[in-house]
Amino acid sequence: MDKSKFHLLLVDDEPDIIEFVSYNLSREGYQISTAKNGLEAVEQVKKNKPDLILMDIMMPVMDGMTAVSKIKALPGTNDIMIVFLTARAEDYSQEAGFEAGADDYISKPIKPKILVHRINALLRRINKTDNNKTIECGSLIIDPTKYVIIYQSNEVVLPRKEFELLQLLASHPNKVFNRDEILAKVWGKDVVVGDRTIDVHIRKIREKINANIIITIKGVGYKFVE
Amino acid sequence: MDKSKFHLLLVDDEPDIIEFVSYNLSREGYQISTAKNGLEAVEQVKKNKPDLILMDIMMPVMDGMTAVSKIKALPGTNDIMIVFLTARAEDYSQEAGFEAGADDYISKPIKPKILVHRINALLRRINKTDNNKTIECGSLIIDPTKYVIIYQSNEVVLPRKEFELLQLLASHPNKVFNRDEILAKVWGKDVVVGDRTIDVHIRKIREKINANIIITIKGVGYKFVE
DNA sequence: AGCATAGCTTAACGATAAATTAACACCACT
DNA sequence: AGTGGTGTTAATTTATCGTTAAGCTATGCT
Repeated sequence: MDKSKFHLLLVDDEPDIIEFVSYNLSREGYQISTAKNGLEAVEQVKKNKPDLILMDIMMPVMDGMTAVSKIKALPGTNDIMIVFLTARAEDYSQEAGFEAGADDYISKPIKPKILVHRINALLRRINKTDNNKTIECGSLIIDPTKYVIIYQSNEVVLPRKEFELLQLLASHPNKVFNRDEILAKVWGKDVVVGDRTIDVHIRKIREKINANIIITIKGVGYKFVE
Repeated sequence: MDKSKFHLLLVDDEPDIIEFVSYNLSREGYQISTAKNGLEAVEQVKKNKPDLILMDIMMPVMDGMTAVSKIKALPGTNDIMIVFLTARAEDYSQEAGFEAGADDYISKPIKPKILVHRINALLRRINKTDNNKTIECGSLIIDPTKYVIIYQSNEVVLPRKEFELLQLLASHPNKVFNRDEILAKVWGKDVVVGDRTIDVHIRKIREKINANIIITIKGVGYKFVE
């Protein structure tokens, strides 16, 4: 695993912690950027999407929980892993953290070995697919930076879920994606929505792009054809 | 998928959890048995091997991790799937769970939908044989990921059963498959359909691929020739 | 030749998956 | 609070697929 490919965002208001964690993780080869409160973190994510965020909970200006929900509300942030840092004495329950979408939870005082071990373990699970590059396929262009698609040179704006669904299908033209795959990739493995939800989104895409760009294979799934 | 042929063992010391999980899974059609600690679980497995075990971690008498290692030490238990249940507040390390041979990990409080979805997904993995490889045979190409057949460089779309049937026959060219084999592999062991059904599907394939790619051996079965 | 057997063909029916529609819930932004 | 966009669900309709039944055809056997 090439650790230098991974970009971590570290958010804490105490400079000591920042330095300590930063030192230990950059020594592993990870790319680190930092923010000193939730608001800064959100801004950073908007500019540059990290693979994993280490987020303190108690912070001035904007706390970690709030920041995470704001970040998760941004498009294309489904696959960012969240690790909360917290002092043992703090009142926040771990529960609330997991509800907010945490993938792990590290208690202060932080032990370097445990830190590194956990982060490594989490990142090992990511299979990094670059959903930030524009897909160009026939007369369709998908531009993730602007969240806009261009079909036969007219621009169509799609809402988040529709965009990500189309992006997934178009990432492998002609490949059939079954419903489970789609749910896992677009909605995330813990989010369970009804099966019909997918249909509805497919329908909306078809409606907006007036062409049978997505074909359905009954009993199997959907696939994108150019 | 016939869920009634899957046997799940549910292990937890809290009767409420047992009842809740049991209700939700048996409603799906699964066969459920229960145990209220690790020791009981091991005894149950010795008597009757389940397909999947839902195991709480914190339990009196014998905890989940220990129980799982004891179970895995028994002969013929390698293919039992293990799902750990854990309270979020527990200072768990998911890692330890996965090392102990866990296939998945569900945190309490358990949401019915997530529970059912995960279990379904895991069990679907069990009877998934390797029918994902592209078969190329003479002028015929079967591509399961794209779900298309290409015969003499023109594409043919087949519905699911026809596709699977052709895939089976083409997986071993020149081998004669008798009707029982075909029924077992394409329809499943305990699905009973009439004999004529196979004929009809064979006919439809022949119709769509205009060539005598499948030849019938009267009184024996069918075989694929290139 | 006549009959039996196994498979072929066709059409019709029922089951099942997906399409569609409408309603609702939820945010973000006024 | 009100509004519009987004995402989800539930209910209904539609279309396709799978299955069955019935009659037909070819082949083999006495």
